[in-house]
Amino acid sequence: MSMYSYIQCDEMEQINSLPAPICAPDADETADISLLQAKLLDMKTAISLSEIFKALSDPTRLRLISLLAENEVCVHTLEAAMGMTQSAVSHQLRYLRQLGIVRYRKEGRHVYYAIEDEHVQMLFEQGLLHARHR
Amino acid sequence: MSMYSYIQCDEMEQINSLPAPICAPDADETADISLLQAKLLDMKTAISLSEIFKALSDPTRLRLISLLAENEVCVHTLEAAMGMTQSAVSHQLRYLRQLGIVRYRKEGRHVYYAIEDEHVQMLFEQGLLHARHR
DNA sequence: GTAATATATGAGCATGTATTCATATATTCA
DNA sequence: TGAATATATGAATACATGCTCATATATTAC
Repeated sequence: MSMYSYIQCDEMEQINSLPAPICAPDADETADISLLQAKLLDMKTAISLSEIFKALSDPTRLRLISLLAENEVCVHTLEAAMGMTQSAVSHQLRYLRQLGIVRYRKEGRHVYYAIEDEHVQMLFEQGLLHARHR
Repeated sequence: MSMYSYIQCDEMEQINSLPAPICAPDADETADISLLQAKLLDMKTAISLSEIFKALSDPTRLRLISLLAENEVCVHTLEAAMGMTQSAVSHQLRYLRQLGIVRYRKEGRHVYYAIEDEHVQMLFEQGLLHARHR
């Protein structure tokens, strides 16, 4: 039961500032639609946000990110730890690189990768907490 | 420059509990790989986590979620607010429904949708803060 | 009952994506 | 210089995905 369940319907509206939209053909749907459109994410932001989540929507990339937390790791060690081909790992690292999620540092023949975007790492960690309690 | 940059390398290892992995063929790579594999997300968790983020990786679904925050909305009003076809909206609602991200309530001819998974909504909001500061 | 409205869903299609394979580049070592 | 090692990348392929179109179901109104 909601913490507001004892409150009258019109008081409820004040608290939430939006009434529960109704879509019966006789009701004033136009007003509801206007209120909703004020909340609606614009396309540009929606696409930009979707790209962040898309980066986190693949198991291989999530596993890479789990390895790159706190440490620089070179490509070869990533391959070995994940048991994947060099090419597959390298392609995914490029993906993460192009989004600015990881940085890399060349040292001789080796290239060391690490997390660059701390905010993406926070999303990863928060999502992980969630996934483990399902 | 790192806040720990004045610390010796072996002290550094104690602080981070993991040395920076090295992958020169002459070094003991096996030890590094074992340490990394302890951090590596297992496949099952990685897939489960990727499914949560995949739900948030599409602009249409993100826009639907932005509308369903705080309010129940019926399908027809969602269509009108988003300017999309009934079918497209309904397909995406099914997707979100099957993942338990939204709930629905039938009332006569109408079906009202709302966010079910508060944790996913938190990921959405945290991601949005990030997207707006890029 | 029939018509109208609200929603759901299967099939098809166009596009996107993750991997593999082959190959390119760059660095070190002998 | 040539061989070996480390990484990157283009092309191809198999699979996933988001939309449209047609149609099904369910409820209400007449």
